[in-house]
Amino acid sequence: MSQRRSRRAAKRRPRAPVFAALGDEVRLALIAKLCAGQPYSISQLTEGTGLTRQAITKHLRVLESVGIVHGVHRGRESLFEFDPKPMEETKKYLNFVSEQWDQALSRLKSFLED
Amino acid sequence: MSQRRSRRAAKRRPRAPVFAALGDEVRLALIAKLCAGQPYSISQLTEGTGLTRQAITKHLRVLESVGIVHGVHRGRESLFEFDPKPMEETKKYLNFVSEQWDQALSRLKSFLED
DNA sequence: GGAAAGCGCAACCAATAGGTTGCATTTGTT
DNA sequence: AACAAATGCAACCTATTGGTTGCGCTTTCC
Repeated sequence: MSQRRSRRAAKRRPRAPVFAALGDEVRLALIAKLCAGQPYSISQLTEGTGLTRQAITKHLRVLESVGIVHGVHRGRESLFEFDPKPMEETKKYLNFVSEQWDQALSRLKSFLED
Repeated sequence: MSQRRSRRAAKRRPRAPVFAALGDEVRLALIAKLCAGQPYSISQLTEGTGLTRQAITKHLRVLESVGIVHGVHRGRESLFEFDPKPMEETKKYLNFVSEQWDQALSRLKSFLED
């Protein structure tokens, strides 16, 4: 069986980094703003947060490093916009885990019924 | 305006901790084992990983602290088993973000079409 | 041309995370 | 009773994270 590379399940590409990138309230707030569609500059994204521009910059780099966001330079400012693919992959992974669990439950159920 | 609690009362319960708990390959491996249905003891979960029992214990505590897993003591060993609710909540959150993004796209599309 | 807006880079700092070792405790086995 | 297995607890260490400040460079606006 060509188990060699993801029939449909486990691509062994690491998924933890995306989760880690999502594991911070500041970054979740950035995502919440950006996933509404409109691109924002770093300064704009800094407004409201009690944080420094550089702090926000670091968070954006983290998100960018896993592809959730990407920045494009326009003039003197760099605009960041949302990128949905990594989070779609993440949903697939969570669905996979749920599926495993559900199958385990139904195996248990049919075992008990016999 | 009465912005006290935002319109849909979007549960402002923090979601970052669950993501943070998922943001580690060791813990994802633990989840992968446990979501297959069978409970495992700490020693069993330690086998194979190159790590110490205490390291695994710490990871289990992290997962337990966000409700992804819970341990029950039986005799001299403590068995851990998977708990699906937090990850279901997480899926819902990701779906919400995706939805936001899709709506943004369709607004853009219908704007361009006019 | 000069001021100011917007960033990038680097150094630095405190707190947390991930991991280890050592030892005491409880439980099972013979 | 004696021994081994399975944990729990605590101290400790190092690397990473999240944040800051300071400075210099480019782009925009009067």
